[in-house]
Amino acid sequence: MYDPDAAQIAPFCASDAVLSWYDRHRRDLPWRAKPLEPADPYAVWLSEIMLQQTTVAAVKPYFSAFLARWPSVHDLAASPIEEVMREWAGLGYYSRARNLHACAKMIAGAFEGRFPQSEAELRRLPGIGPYTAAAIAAIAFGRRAVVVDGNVERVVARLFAIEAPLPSVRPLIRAKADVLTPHERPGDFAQGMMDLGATICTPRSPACAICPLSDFCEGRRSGDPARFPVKAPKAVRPRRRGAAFYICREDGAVMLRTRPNKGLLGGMSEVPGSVWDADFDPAAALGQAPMRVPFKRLDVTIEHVFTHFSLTLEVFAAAAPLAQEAPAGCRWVAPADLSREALPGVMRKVLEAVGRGGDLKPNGEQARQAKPRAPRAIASMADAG
DNA sequence: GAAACGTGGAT
DNA sequence: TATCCAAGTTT
Repeated sequence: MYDPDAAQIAPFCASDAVLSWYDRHRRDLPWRAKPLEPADPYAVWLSEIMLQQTTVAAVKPYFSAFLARWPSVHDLAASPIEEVMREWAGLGYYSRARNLHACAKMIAGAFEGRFPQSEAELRRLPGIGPYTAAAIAAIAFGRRAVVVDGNVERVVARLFAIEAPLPSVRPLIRAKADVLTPHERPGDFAQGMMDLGATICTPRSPACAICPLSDFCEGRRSGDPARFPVKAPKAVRPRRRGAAFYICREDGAVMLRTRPNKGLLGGMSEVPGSVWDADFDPAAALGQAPMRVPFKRLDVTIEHVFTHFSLTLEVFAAAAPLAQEAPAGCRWVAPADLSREALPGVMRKVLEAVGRGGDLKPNGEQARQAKPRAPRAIASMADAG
């Protein structure tokens, strides 16, 4: 009787082991071409941008939504940037969305709808760095490219038991990955390495017993593969504080504004707020409110963690008459339009806390079940003035 | 090279 | 609650 596993020829080298493992255990992902089918460069590019520092689970619903709404790079290029930002809302790292749109316009325009195939050309496009250029060249176009992401770093660091710490050891890891990368099927090899890192050679407790590279692995031989890659100590995350001003008009409209395109949450919508800093004084917060109306300080605080600081937000609420005009830079948003705003996660928390969560579309179209929410903060307001 | 740049899930 | 982590890029 034919046994495909028994018939498997012992891999000649580590890259063969990765490829044969990939053929049997590849993950079935929405953006991934089926075996023997050609890759769609648009889907590869879109998924690679979304996957930058972002988990597969988080990307899936966004990828589906983008592909359904903009089936081709031409469709995406023709869309207003505001709609792209809105669809991206909740996924994080918003400069990716702006660069995505800028890149789509370049491809649809100067490149006549076709992505360049070489790493060097891809690298010149907005939002495409060394990793993404290599990934697209290899996965979408079958070019030999050295694809090094966090998964590959971990697999290689363990394979060679590299003692020097990240990030300074990156050039060495890349050199090792270069030697491993085959001239045949470089795209499958790259995806195999990433799948290996995501499912077998995981950060905490690697499953060496079922790893196709275990015979080659110095890290396993060392007895403690999980200690690789060694990392330099990271800086402590400071805390900043600030105020958010929830102003609701008689008809239910909410006052919002749009953040500057550059910097934190660039181009996204927000409830007006104070500056966020380490020595924020709630007692003096109203001096930074967008208009002089009687605010009440709510009995809630919003906690949110960004990459480089934690944020604690005090919420102040006020009602405004129907005739109240929005101050410069601000606008009234009707309840029915709230779900179409490009609201980042932290602002969704604010609106959730004041009882306007029901007006929002869930992030990424996920059917998120209503978490047991604290009783409406708006009902338990403490006098601020 | 260092710092800025989001978010949610796992531990 | 605190820390780590996830298919990195830009300045």
